Amino acid sequence: MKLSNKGRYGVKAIFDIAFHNHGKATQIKEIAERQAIPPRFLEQIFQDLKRAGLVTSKRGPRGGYQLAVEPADIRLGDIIRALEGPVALAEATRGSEDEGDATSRAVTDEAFEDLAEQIEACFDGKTIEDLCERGEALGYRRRAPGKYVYVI
Amino acid sequence: MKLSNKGRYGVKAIFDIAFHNHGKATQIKEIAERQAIPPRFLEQIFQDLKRAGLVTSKRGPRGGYQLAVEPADIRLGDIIRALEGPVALAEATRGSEDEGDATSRAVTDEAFEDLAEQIEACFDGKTIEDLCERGEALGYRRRAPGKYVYVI
DNA sequence: GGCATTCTTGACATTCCCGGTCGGCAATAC
DNA sequence: GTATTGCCGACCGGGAATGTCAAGAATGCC
Repeated sequence: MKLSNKGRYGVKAIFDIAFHNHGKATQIKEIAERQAIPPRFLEQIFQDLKRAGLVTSKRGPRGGYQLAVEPADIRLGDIIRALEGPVALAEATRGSEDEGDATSRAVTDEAFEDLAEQIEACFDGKTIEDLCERGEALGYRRRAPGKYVYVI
Repeated sequence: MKLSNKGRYGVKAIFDIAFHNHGKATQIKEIAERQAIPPRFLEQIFQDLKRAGLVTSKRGPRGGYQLAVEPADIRLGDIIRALEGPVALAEATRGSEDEGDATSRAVTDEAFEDLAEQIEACFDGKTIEDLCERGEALGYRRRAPGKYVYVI
């Protein structure tokens, strides 16, 4: 019962954008450095996040990623599901229903499905905004957006 | 975010004993057949369950396993933890604390630890007895203990 | 236009562990 | 003593997890 690095990294990355750079395009390199994530790997993660509609991208100089959804509307479950698929505790759909007795298949599978829903609910109970608030409460300083507005 | 077969099998096996044979020694072969679990694999699972103190064993002819704890006191979490270790969402203890910014390590790790506790609580919210009751409610018939008392 | 920058895409390498098997030994009942 | 059953440790194949890489396409800037 473990969470993969991919999921962890994904949450960190989204949080990073929301906390430090919400509204601006943020580059892989920058996030990777702040969050200590292998850049090439992060690259791949962002493709999934984009496919899931959580971020948008812009190419070229001064490009990067930005949130496509408000932090308050991004639940951790959304990120995890985008990167790892749904929480699956019960049996994968098996073709042959004729093995074993029906009793425990029915009972245990039902129990596991119930649990899976509960667990999804746990993940959906926290949003990125919650994390940002927690970060501020802990006294961490956001890197102010607009700090790098280059005046020419 | 998946549950391994080992965990699933473990729950099924314990449930099987509780439901069909509570109080009697039950053999691997018998359980494996009823639950459609590879016998040699189940063998290995029971070693872990025994080490965790959930079952006791008896060797020799008419030997087998029986519950060491009342079904009402076996939480699914106990079984899962015995077979897969604790639920771990946060980072494994890393030596180098100097990478990345402290913000998101603090915030995300805290969040994940919180979630891990919630999830453990989900698993601990169901007991084997709950499953047995559910099984009876569904109308399944227990194989009556004592049915196989061999009169000589 | 030309160039540097940054994301895009798909393939590739590597390591780990899940899921399962096996052989042989130890206890026990009969 | 012999058949049965659990006990222990080793072993192994395959697939997923975790990254890496190369080449290409869009974009901004001078």
